[in-house]
Amino acid sequence: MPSARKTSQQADADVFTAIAHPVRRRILELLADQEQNVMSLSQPFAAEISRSAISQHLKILQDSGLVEVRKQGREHLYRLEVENLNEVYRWIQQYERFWTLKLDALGEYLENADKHGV
Amino acid sequence: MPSARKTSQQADADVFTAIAHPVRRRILELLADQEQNVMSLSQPFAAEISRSAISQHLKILQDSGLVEVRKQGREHLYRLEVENLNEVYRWIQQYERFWTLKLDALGEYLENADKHGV
DNA sequence: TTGACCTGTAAGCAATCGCTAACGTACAAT
DNA sequence: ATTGTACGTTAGCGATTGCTTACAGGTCAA
Repeated sequence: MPSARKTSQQADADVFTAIAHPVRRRILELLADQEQNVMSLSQPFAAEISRSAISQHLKILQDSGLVEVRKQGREHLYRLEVENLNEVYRWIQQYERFWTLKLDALGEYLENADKHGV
Repeated sequence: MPSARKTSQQADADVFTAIAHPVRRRILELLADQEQNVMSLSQPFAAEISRSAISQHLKILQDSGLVEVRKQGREHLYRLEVENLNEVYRWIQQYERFWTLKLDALGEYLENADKHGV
């Protein structure tokens, strides 16, 4: 297997818990665009929470395996490691059939609405 | 629209928080099979947590809109209302491209491994 | 009615969370 | 060497979580 290497740190924290906090979700979104250091990541939240808090959130994300660090000089560059989101993805996919049912119902409704002119 | 009715209760609690707890996720899974009352839902956890705790978890799921109740005699029947999982689904789908990239890389790897006979 | 059943809820408690402030460390710049 | 920068970590705090125990309301059976 390609990435059988555990990249030195195993995901020992719950991913569902990691993404439960809106700030942590926002951090992941920021990292989706590009690798970033802590200062850069803290800036969007500067008005609300401190850099230290962001650092602590990053620790949680790191423990859950959703993020990895690379040290470059005095800055720590964080990048998204989305593989562990797979657990959430698979869990939620198990309810996909409910959506398709809903969508079928919606489709039927729209078709009828069209027929009867609404 | 078909379900413009807010079904009497709006989702005022965070869905991400609601699914963060493993017990609550398990409850949703149990409800995916069929509508169930509290006793029946509590039974799988009986060895670990009380019925009261389950009741409190159900309250949270209800507030997040993931579950709805129907009272039948002295029992309250809970059923899955999966529509609000859509928020999570859409959020996580925004990272789907990362998976496809990973899978492409895996496919390439396997192809090469095949060619070179591993 | 009385009693058993099904459930929600409140009180209370230990544990955890999320934050700030303060500190220490490592690197960079001068 | 000294100063400034980037970051992690700790202590401490109030708030929240997750649970149990206890109680109260509503329903069914006798």
